[in-house]
Amino acid sequence: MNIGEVSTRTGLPAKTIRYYEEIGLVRPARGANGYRAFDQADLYRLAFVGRARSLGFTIEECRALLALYDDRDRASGDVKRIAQGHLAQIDAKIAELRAMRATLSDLVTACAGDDRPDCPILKGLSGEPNS
Amino acid sequence: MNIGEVSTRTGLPAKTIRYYEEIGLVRPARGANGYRAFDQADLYRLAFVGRARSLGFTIEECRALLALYDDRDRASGDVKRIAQGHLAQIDAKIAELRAMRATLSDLVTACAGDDRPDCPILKGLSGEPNS
DNA sequence: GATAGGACTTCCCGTAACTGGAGGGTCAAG
DNA sequence: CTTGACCCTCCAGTTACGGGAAGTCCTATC
Repeated sequence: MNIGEVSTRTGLPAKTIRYYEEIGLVRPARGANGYRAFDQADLYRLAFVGRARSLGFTIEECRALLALYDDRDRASGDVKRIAQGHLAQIDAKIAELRAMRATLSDLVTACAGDDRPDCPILKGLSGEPNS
Repeated sequence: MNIGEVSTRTGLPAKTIRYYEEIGLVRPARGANGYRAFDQADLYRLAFVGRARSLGFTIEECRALLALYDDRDRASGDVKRIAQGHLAQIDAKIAELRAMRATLSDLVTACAGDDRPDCPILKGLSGEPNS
């Protein structure tokens, strides 16, 4: 399979697939013409990485997950630990965004948003005590 | 004021302040010794940027907000538009994270996390249809 | 067989917003 | 005069790719 077909089948851009090879996530064979020759296992690995990435796992986490995926005898606890760690990070990120959202939303609500120059948003950002 | 004092007063690392100068967010004067000499206005600008960044505004959004901050006659509507746009992006990001969280949480819940090798998380990522 | 077009290759630069570190000048105290 | 804290500039690295150039290869058509 050439890279183009792998790209359409996995939904990953060819550029990304080449990058994943460069950093060692896949090791496709090479044809006599220098083209990458992907087999079924490569396809699975790439799809696996694609799904993990879409769940927000970093590349290094994907690498760890792939290693566990390759190891038929790993304990599921190892996998669960990684996933739970990532879940905690997602929760932390959501909490952070919600806090930002709350503050910003207050400022936006307080701002008339008309032609007058007075603006509570800028005042809030400038550190002026709000009345 | 030297950069160290500005750093403690704004809470921004000195490195970050130099970076903000490099990209033109502040233009502190220079002393005869080559040291940056910040005045009160520089301090306010940096604190302003610090707060805007902590609300998740990008540097370019901060630049736009600063320009509006400098323009005593701008309409508050201009500011509000930027803030609302950013608010929408925060909401989108939160929604994305929640979707990721939901999927990942299902996988984590399904995984026993013990010493056995069977792992629904890896199965889910590999694209296997879940039973 | 010539040619046109896709598809493939490598290589290098750019992104956002910094952070770390090297190597070196400056200032105040003792 | 030396020590240590502070300041300076410049370079490299971070994450996870994307854009684009320059060149090779494959396939179809004339």
